[in-house]
Amino acid sequence: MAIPKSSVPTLVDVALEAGVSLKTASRVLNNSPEVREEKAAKVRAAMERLGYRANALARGLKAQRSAAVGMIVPNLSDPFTANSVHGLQAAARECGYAVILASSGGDVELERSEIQALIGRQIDGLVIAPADSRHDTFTGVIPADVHVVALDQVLKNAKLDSVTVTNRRSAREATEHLLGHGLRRVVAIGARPHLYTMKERVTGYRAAMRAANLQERICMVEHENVLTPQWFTEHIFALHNADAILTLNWVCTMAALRGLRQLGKSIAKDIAMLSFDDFDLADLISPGLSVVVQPAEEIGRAGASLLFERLNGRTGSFRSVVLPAKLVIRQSCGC
Amino acid sequence: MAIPKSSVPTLVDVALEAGVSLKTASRVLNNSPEVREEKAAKVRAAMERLGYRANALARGLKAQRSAAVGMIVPNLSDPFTANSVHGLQAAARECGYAVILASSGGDVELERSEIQALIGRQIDGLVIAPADSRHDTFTGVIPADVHVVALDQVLKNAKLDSVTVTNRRSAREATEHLLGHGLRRVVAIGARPHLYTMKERVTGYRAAMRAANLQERICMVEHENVLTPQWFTEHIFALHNADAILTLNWVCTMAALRGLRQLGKSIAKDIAMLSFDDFDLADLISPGLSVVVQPAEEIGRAGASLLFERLNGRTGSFRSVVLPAKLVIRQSCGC
DNA sequence: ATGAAAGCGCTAACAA
DNA sequence: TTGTTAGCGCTTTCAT
Repeated sequence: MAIPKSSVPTLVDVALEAGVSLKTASRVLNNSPEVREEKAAKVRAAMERLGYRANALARGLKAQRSAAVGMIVPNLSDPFTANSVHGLQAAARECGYAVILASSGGDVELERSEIQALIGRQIDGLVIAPADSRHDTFTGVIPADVHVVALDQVLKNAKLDSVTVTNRRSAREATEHLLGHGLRRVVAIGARPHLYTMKERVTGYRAAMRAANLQERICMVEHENVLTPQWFTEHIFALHNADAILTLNWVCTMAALRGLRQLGKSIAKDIAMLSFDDFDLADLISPGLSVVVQPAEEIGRAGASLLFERLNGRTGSFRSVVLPAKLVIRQSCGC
Repeated sequence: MAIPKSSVPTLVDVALEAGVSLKTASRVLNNSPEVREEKAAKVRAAMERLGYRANALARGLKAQRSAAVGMIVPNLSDPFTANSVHGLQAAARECGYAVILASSGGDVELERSEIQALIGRQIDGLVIAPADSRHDTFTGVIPADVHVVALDQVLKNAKLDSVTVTNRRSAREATEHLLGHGLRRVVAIGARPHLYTMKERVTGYRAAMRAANLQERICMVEHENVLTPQWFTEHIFALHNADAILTLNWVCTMAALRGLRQLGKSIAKDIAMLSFDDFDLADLISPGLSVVVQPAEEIGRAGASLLFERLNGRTGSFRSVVLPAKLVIRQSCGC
């Protein structure tokens, strides 16, 4: 905790110390090959002696590149999100990029202002899990040389890369699995209907129910916080008399587990359950929860890859990476 | 996704457009009072028209202040950590700061290099949950004007503020609660013995055991990944024949739940259990898990407060904020 | 292979 | 109140 600011060495100091010109020092700093190894060694020694650290601000200002990427997520508390961030951060570090993290809380306005702030920080790229697929918060805001990767969202005819999972197919498979147990009144429970992932999952559920000639039973709420025990009583039991539920994200799953517990309903016995998003204890509760597992960390890493490929010059059409989500069957579905 | 880079407007463009000098435009940008409202309005209009965004890099370079803080955590996957990050990020945003997030993975070397990278980015402050309390990764690295706040760690005679919880007292209370049930062979299970929080919690456990004239039974492993079911068989059952366990962090708790389950041991019936760190399903597993709850988000916010107070000029002695952890009793302890 | 000098976009002395 | 000027630390033409 020492080091007076006044003494923080600059590249000029390094050059002086090494007895070379500023430009030569700069070349060494950037591993430029066009410098004699002899001088390069002197410069490196000087850097070492002075404890030199390049000033990323100055470098970024001049080079028009900050070596930082922004990431905007709706909700860090969700373990799925946290793991995605983790994956992205790890990949970014390996490539020498820093990650500036922002959280939108699912609020489109906040998301918009976070984007503005990140642009002001001259980020080289942005990875975003959008708060609302109805609103395009990018267009007209993001400079042409800042690449954007969307997580959990494919924007039709938008000019960006994206990473998603097999939402539709997995939802269909999950539903079909429940139907395979002879269950007929399967209710899909989701929240934030404007989210791309939600729409896709609902579509998958629909397809399965239609194919089986069964009535679609979709309970979609604006926000997860309305999923109280009473809500379950009214909608799941009174209205639909469900024999199975499919919860479409982690927060809904938590709400359902809590709701069913409080109503004294026993999972698998009274009602079957299958959920999107695995979590640490899913296999330890009784009965073990059958889930659709999304490869959270890989999603973050894939987002980073798409971004860095662009930053390294990839051009051409925008890519949609679709990662497989996996059905992990435990006991809650009736197995 | 339009906006060719060439056309990204600078403050000079704004000044030209508004028909004022660069400095006047700068004054308006910084809400300097010493500018006639008439001109200020013109400048603001020009900014609006041009879609001007201040370049934070240039600003930071000149002002020697980046309006960004760094945060280094060991493990984002831990919900406790994720929530702390969330709290810090929210507080930072409210103060106009960005958060650059880095993850050390518990590796001291990585932590050190992340610190270096963040310093190079001219962060104004650093919040860090250290990977290892034995190693001082700051001294001699951090410029005097970069303030540091430690989370989950109090470094004796170090020159930094810190935020912790009542680790020792809560561990003692938790142990005493178990003893109050008549349990006698209480084993404390922890990992990463070099972490401050671990030492404190062990100390609290010790105090309770000693006060009750009972043998201390401490199982401290280097890393949580050795906590396999066999490990539990050997240490918890064969060696200690435990009638209760106190797990000292979230990862240990997960390992214990998994281990006991695989060994067919029933919590509360075969062995009582009490744990540090609450999580979303702690009240839904059977039996409900009794835990010591740390106020994760508040810890992040408190860290931000300490930091921003310093950045706003607070001087003087370093503060240690100690937040209360709360014992939440459910059934796993035998209640 | 190396260096002198200009300037990235902004802020801050210092004048006016 | 306003503008002129220098320069933050770095990269980069363009000479040499």
